[in-house]
Amino acid sequence: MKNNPLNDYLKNFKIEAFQHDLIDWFQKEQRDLPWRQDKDPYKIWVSEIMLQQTKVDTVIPYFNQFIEKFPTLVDLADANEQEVLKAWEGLGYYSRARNLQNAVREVVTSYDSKIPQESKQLALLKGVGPYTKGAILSIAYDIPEPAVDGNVMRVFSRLLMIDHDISKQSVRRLFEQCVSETISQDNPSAFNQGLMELGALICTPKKPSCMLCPVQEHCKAYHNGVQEQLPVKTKKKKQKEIPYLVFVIQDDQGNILIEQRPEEGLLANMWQFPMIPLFEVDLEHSVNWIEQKYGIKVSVENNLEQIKHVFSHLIWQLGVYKAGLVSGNLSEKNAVLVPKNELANYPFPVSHQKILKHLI
DNA sequence: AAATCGGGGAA
DNA sequence: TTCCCAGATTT
Repeated sequence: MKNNPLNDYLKNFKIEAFQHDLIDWFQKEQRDLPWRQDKDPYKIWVSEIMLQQTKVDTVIPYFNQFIEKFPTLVDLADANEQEVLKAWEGLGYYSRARNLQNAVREVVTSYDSKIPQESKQLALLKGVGPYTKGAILSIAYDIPEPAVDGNVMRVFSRLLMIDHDISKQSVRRLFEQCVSETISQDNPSAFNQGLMELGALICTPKKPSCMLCPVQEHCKAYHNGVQEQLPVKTKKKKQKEIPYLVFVIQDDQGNILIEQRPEEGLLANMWQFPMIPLFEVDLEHSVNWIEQKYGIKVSVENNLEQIKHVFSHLIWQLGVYKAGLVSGNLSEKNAVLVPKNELANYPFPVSHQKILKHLI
């Protein structure tokens, strides 16, 4: 305990006054958000998954529609995966949706449809990591557990002037200790949410509004004028570009060929128009490749558009071509010919929604 | 420890 | 352009 660096950081930090100032501010200034209407642990859970790496404003319409479609945990457990992915369409990180449904089904079968209050049991659920576990325990069940996200690390890095690199996984545990030592036992929900709300509204990454900050007097970085230099975070390297050929293949009745992606990896189980990396096949040989893979003969007609789609770790350059189905029977089991007006029933990633939109 | 896994909005 | 968002999982 003597060599614990946390004691140095927390020296002179007025814990009780800080708790009061933070919670008081949160209760006055908190935003009116859909998942704050009640304390249904299921809704808290859904919101926390959706909010991972995603802005509040982006999540709101998805959350409302999702809860309308799957009002209870059992409704979500009983749904089919395609339906869930369709509700998640456009939100990104689609494994979140599949993991959530997997976890919800686990709760139904193993925990009598009640979300566990035990930290160990919660952590076993798919998609529930250290942050989400703490968020559910504190917000839904009023249990004083840390819920450390990017906001909390930014806020505490400034409050206590901690200059560890927050992009490193191991550093999160230091901030969990900060929260564990300072969290309000009376109102852990307001404390944790207050930290995040403060990070979102006041203690922002750039140009923090220190003059409006309810805990300004507790902030070591502000007193030293270094709030803009914190937190320390290494920047990520730039994405690799991959060029693809994409084919919109239409038969003489207007049906269009789409396929489901593999159940693992990027955009797992989402649907797309057939595509191939340009370094595997060039445009001249693409007809052969299509016949090999799908068992159909096509004639490539014209270039429809060029799409640049940016992911967090790579960039797709899509050369989209229109093609006509000449003959043959579809042999690829993950592919299907769909009437144009039924395409909207399938979940597409945004990159292929752009193509879909261009079609209509 | 580093890479993978989406997409959008702010500056 | 660059950053980064109520992160988790895999390698």
